[in-house]
Amino acid sequence: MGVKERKERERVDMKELILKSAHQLFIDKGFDEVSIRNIAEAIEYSPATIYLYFKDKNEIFHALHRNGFKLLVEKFSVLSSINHPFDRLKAMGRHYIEFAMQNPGTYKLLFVMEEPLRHVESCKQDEWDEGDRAFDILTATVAQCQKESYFLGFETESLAFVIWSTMHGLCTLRTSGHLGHVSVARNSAMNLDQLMSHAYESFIQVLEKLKA
Amino acid sequence: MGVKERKERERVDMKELILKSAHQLFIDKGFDEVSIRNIAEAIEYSPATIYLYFKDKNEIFHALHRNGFKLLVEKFSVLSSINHPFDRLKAMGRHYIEFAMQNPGTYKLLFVMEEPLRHVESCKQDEWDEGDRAFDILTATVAQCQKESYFLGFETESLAFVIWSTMHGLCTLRTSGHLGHVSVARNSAMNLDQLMSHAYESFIQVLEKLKA
DNA sequence: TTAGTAAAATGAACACTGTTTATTATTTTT
DNA sequence: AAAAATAATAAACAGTGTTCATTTTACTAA
Repeated sequence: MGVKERKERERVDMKELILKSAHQLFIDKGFDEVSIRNIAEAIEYSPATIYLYFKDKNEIFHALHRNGFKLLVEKFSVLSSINHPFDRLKAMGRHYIEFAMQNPGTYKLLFVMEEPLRHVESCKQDEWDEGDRAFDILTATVAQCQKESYFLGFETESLAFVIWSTMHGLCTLRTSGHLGHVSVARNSAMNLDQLMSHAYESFIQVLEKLKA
Repeated sequence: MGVKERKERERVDMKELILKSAHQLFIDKGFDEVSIRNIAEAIEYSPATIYLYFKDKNEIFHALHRNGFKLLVEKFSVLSSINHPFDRLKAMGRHYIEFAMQNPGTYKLLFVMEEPLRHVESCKQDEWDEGDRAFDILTATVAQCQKESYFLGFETESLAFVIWSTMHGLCTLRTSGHLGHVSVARNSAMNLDQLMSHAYESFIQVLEKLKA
C-alpha cells in the first residue's frame, strides 16, 4: 500500500513546482509584480490550487527566503578552506557582492524586505540558525583577524556590523539603481560595475591599513 | 478679478492637504499600506478627487520624494559652518543617521525605493540637482580631508561611495529590522540604538586611523 | 466491475487596490 | 435668473490576495 507514500511524493513535487515557478517569476518581474494568479497560470493550475499547498503568499516567500539563505551559507562555507583569516574576510566580501549581483531579487528577499523577517520571529530557534550563521561566520573571522594583529583596539561585534553594513550598502545602492543617479557615476569614465570593484578595493585598502 | 488667483491658491492648498495627509499616513502605516482611498478618507473627499490634483499615485510619491531631499540637503547645508573637513565629515555621518532614524519612511522613499528614481530619470536636469548635491557635498568633503592628510592614496570618489555605503548600510539594516535578528543584537547587553552608536564610532575610529 | 468515499482541483465570490468616465453639484460669468 | 465653467463624485473596470461551495478525479471496498 505505497499509495500514501506516492501521494506524499506528489505533494512535495507540487510544492517544488510552485516554488520553482514563483522563483522564476520573481527573477523575471520582481517581487511586487508577481501574483498568485501569475504563478497559477505558469504551472497551469487554478489560483485556488496554490492554497492547497501553501497557506498564503507569504509562506511562498518564506520558503524562497530559506532557500536563499541556504545558498548564501553554502557559498560562505566553502571559504573555510582559506586559512588566513584576513584572506578569508576578503573572499567573503567578494562572494557576498557576487551573490547580490547574481541574485539581486533573492538578495532583496534576504536583506531588504521586512515581511520574511516577521515570519522568522514567529518560529524563533526552530530551524532558524541559518540566518545568524552568516553573521556569526563574519564575526568569528573578524575575531581571528584580530588575533593576527588586524583591527586591534576595535570592538569585534561593532566592526563586524560595520563591515556587513558597508557590503550591504554597496550592494543595495547598486542594485536599487541609486548608485547610477549620483554624479560620479554619470560623469566618470567608469561604468557601474567598475565603480563597484573600485569601491570594494578601496574598502579592502582601508581594512589593510588597520593592521598593527 | 482676483477669482483666478484665489482658485490657484485653493488648488495649491488642496495639493498640500493631500500631501500632508499622505505623508502622515505613510509615517503611520508604511508606504505599501497606504491607498488612495485612505488618503481620500483622511481628507474627507472622494478618491476620484485626488486625481484632479495628482496624475497618479506615483506623482504623490515624487512630491514627497522632493520634499524629503530638500529636508536632507537643508540638514546638510548647516554643516558648512564646520571648518575642519574631517569634523564636518563626522557631523555629516551623524546627521545622516539621525535623519534616517527620525524619518525612516522618508529615508526609505529617498534611498531604498526604486520607483521615485525612475521619475527622476524622466525629468533629468530639470529640477534635479538636489539629489546629487548631497553626494557631491560628501565627495567634496572627502577631497578636502585629503588635503589635510587624511585618506592619502585613496581614490576620492570610491572612498566617498564606500563611506556613503557604510552609512546607508547601517541605516537600512537598522530600520528594516535585520540588525535585530543577528545574534550579536540578541545576546549582547546593548540595545539596538547603542549598537548603532558603537558601530558608528567604530567606523569613525577606522577613518581616523587613515590619517598620515 | 461497480458503488461509495476520500482527496484534489476549481469557479465564483468577497474585499481590497489604482484608475477612468459619465453624471451630478457647485461656483462663476453673462 | 440663465448659461457656462469648474469641482466633486458615484460607479465601473481590471487587477490583487484569499475563501468556500461545488465539481472532478482517484482510491477503496463489496
